[in-house]
Amino acid sequence: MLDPAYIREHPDAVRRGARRKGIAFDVDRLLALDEERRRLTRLQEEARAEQKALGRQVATLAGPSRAQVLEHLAGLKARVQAHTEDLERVTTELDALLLACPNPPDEDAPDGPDEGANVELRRWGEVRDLGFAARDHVELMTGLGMLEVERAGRLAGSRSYVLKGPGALLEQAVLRLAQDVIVARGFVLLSVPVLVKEWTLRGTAYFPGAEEQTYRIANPTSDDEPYWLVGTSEVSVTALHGGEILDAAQLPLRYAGVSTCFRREAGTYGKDTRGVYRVHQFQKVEQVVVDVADDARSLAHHAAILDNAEEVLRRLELPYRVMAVAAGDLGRGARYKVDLEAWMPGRQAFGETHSATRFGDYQARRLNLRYRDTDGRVRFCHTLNNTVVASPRVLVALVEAHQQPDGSVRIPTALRPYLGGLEAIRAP
RNA sequence: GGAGGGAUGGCCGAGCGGUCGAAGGCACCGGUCUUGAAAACCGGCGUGCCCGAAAGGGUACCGGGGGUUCGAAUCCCUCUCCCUCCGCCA
Repeated sequence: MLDPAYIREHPDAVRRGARRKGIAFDVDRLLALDEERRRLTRLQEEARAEQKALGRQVATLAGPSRAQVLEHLAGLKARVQAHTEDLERVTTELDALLLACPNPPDEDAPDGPDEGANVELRRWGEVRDLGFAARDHVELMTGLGMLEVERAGRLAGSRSYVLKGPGALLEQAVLRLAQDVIVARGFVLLSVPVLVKEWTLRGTAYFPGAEEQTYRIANPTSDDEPYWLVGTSEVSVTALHGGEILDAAQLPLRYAGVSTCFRREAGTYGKDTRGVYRVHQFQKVEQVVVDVADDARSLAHHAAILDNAEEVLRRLELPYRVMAVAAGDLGRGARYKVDLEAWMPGRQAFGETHSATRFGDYQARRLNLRYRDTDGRVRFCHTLNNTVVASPRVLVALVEAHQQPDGSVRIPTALRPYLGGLEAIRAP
């Protein structure tokens, strides 16, 4: 959400931001409603002030004068009621527009309508020819007894999987490595709820918009308040301090959430259907930073959380490229986003494994997440987040990049301590 | 699953349906006193929105939503959360 006062004062910046993101948005309608809201507020509050003053007199009056005042008050009550109803109607539409209003992208974000316009910033590692026909992760992992896809389908349908034996152990090893990296860098690990209330999803800017991508769980005692399964622990972690006024001295908060993530992947039929690249349920370690509203500090945090993620890929010895995400692919909330894409020989392509996002105060406003600044003023925080590691997608890159001619998979050195020193996974 | 109790400002804790944004205490900030500190004393000390250049004024908020009333922190309904006891269970 943007500051209504900011939209009022910089309507052109908001219009231009929406245009760059390719999101149709009616700024004029929002401004008109904002104007109307203020007009009605004034009328309603004036009537209330009179009502309050007269109401206080009622107690001291008796007889005809009391009856007269009561009669006048009845008229006032009707006026207040009418204004309140008008105000409610206007506020409902205005709030919906405010929630939908896109955060203008940073000037640094490349122009372009979709991911095809993403700009490569740099690369790490060498994408080298394996020297033999690359197998993809399904073939490799199935052959090594790491993965069951067909039986998993009987259990849970499409886009499900069973990690098995060395596959399951490898996943745990990767998750643990990622947690150790992020904790060593000063982040506090949080094991968080995956079943959450709706405000957390609105607050993190997933709703309205991503309802169809999210699993909804009926609440047996209240149909009005369903629960939802998070698609990322970013939701639970960022919303953790929602509604609070933090002390500037305790910022920045550096958190890493660990959780299972759930995504319906509606509308992706036929896309990435093979293997475990795109699935309904996966494990992820996610980093979140909450700090004061200072652009320079946000930029520094963004660089830091990006490096944290790169450190994980480097330790896994996975070549990757760093992509600045185009304005049209940022979504409504992000100001700036950088994706990391690891090389996946089975696809002969880079595949997205991380996504580092800077929101400014867009999420914080929705979450009512604030802090008291050193000057005593209350301000909205800035928030950022990035993946630390997500499995099983990272396993796709891992087994494909480290496959050997005989179908075995070499374990990168950094991962061996988590696997009892295992150097390679070989066919049983 | 059954029975009961509770939710008030950063914390604790009062609050006959009107003069309650809300007593009191703690914490915090400023001042007096002191060589300095402590103690004592004096003062300040919530958030949003509206009007205003500002000073300031208005309005809303006592877990959320709805209702009764001229008027609700106080009465009624409902939801959420917390606690106690019984039952069941990882």
